[in-house]
Amino acid sequence: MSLSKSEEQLMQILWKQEKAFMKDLIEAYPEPKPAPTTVATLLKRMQDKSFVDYKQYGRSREYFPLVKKKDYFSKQFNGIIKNFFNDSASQFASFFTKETNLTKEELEDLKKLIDNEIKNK
Amino acid sequence: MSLSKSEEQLMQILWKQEKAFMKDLIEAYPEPKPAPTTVATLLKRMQDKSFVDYKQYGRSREYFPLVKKKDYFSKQFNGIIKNFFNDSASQFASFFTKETNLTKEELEDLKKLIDNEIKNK
DNA sequence: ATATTTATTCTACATTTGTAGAGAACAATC
DNA sequence: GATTGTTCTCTACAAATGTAGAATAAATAT
Repeated sequence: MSLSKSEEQLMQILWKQEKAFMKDLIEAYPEPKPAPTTVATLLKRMQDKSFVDYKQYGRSREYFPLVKKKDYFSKQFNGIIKNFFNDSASQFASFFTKETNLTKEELEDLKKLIDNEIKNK
Repeated sequence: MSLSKSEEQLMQILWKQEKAFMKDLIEAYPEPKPAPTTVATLLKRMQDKSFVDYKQYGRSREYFPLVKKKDYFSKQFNGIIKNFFNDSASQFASFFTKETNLTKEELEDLKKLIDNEIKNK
């Protein structure tokens, strides 16, 4: 089960805050902010999908993510790779280096990173 | 406007075939194949969204994509980068080299690619 | 020509998503 | 302690999505 667009947006906020009360969440939204009930509904659905949980603090709840951003991203990303690059990460990599506008410096950095990875193999 | 899950699946088939008649599309679906009406509905919606068009050949239609796979992918990809890596491609790149399981050879190849890119700057 | 298959349009309906009001239960404040 | 603001649950409803039957029209096979 995965998140819908607006659930994902909320999730991004929650990941950034790590944990947050309703009002923190609403505050973090860009204008025009959604109604609190809207956010509540989203949170409820996200609970049902096991993406968030909360700790009851007296009257209100502190929400927190159950899924790590990185893990969520990995899953998304792998799905995309599968569809668009025939499940070949290296095929993607080649696309990426060509199509993304990295500066010379960034490319150099990347090369170093890769070198490092190679050493670790 | 973007494609829904099942529209995207159909789009993938269409990209692969470049152009196709209804029956080719259905054939390309994995089991269990959808009803022709289902595919027709999807195609209709995708037309409305300007992702496909068709050429009338006698009685039936040859459908073809209006959007290049690469372009579509780029857009998707940039969206993801924006959300997950703070709009930084190089931040993504670093994640990618670490988290993806590329073999030593693939990494070497990638390095060469990058070298090439660097030269072109 | 008739029967069969195929493609298209129309209509339909359940599910999911986006969004929020009404009302209840508290919490904070004057 | 009455008023105001906050949060939650419940309910609702429109739009988007997933899926396909009925009816129709035309294409093909016998």
